[in-house]
Amino acid sequence: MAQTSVSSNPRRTSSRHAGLDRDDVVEAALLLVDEGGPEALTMRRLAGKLGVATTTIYWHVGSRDDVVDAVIRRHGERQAEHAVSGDTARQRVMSVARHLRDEALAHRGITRLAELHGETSVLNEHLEVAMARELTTAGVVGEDARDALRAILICVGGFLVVAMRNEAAIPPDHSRTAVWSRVDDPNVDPSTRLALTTQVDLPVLFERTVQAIVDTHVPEA
Amino acid sequence: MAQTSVSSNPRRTSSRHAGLDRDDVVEAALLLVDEGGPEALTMRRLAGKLGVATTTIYWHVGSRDDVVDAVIRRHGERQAEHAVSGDTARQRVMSVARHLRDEALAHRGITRLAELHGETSVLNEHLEVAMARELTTAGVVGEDARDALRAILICVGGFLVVAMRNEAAIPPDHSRTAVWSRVDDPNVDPSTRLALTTQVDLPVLFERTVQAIVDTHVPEA
DNA sequence: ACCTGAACACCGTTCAAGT
DNA sequence: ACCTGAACACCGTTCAAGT
Repeated sequence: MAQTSVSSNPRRTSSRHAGLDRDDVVEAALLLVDEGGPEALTMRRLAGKLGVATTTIYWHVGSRDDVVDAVIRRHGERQAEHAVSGDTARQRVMSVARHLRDEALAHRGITRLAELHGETSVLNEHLEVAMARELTTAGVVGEDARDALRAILICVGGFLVVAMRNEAAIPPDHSRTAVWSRVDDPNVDPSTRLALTTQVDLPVLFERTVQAIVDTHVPEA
Repeated sequence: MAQTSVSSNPRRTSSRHAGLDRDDVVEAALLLVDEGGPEALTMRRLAGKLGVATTTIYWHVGSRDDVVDAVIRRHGERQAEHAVSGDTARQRVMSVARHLRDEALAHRGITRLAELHGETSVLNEHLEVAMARELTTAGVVGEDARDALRAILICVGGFLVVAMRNEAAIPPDHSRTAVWSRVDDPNVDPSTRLALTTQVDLPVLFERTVQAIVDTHVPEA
């Protein structure tokens, strides 16, 4: 609600010139997505928040796609400011994996925006480079490094998808990974039913599963 | 383009009654999504395809969300008609995993539609039950079965996400999993660069990675 | 160079009205 | 019971026009 401050341009005259910057637009868009998700980023709402006509956005940044792209790149750069921790190579790779997950969950709106636009790899560019670096340092190179990187990132991505699904739909206290109508089917025996309906501890399963994949690719310290 | 045949209702009189069925609407919507993706499913286009006023859809099925839900459930039932193959438990679980992936890729539009609506688990309900059954039969029960099921499904989901990304954006012959601007960064050493830019063989990595997770949960035959 | 308003082609949805 | 047309509140985008 509070009007985004337009700080970059010095004299903020009254009349026709709003003194808007490309940066101001991107920053306002970033806030919009962070607060209200991808669907909150409309050209009209963005303009309204900046106190400007809708068409002005087109002059400064371009189409909605361009705005989205700029938002993703800017947030991707901020994500990069992160020190990798851990003593062994396996620990350091795991720390990047966790950071990737935590950042994605802390900024769900932008994560979903990137996925909708097919720009997830753009968003996570710097973190993927960081992980690749750790692999190289650990002596995993060439095709091995490529396969290790992809396998780990794919697995983390899978966890992200279900983590986003959970906290999006259902209130957090009775969030479960799966509840189906099928559960009432008499053809499903009690043991199978249990496997399907019991709540899973995602952070724990994340550690187990990602660690297993890391271990198959990265030699012990 | 070709008008969907309205077969279910016997007398297909001219005047006001189009003789439309709820099933006809869902079937037409399914086709629309299969051919043109989620964004092709608009109420106006759907009505146009059925030769009927837009508002008629609301009478038969309800809102767009209801149409989407019906489409996902119907396709989910069709997916279920599949015999699980393989002699050992591990092989049979892998066969369900592969089937899940192949079906999702064969019907990308519906896969994306389900994901957009948070109904992926509804779409794959029957296949998840099938996998749970195989686990139970193999003697994996209780919390072990629940963890095994989730870990495997999450990993398959991760592969699905990147497989969908690839063939959606870039022409298939030079599709690669990752090409970044960052690659030109002088801070990235040649070995790391190679890991980041080389194309990965997804089907092969799928086998390796999913098999590794299956093996950690399902005992050898 | 920077910004505006009107206009266009789309959406989903509601609702009174017709047969 | 089944179907329609007009209308509303939204979209993204273009474009001639203003300062």
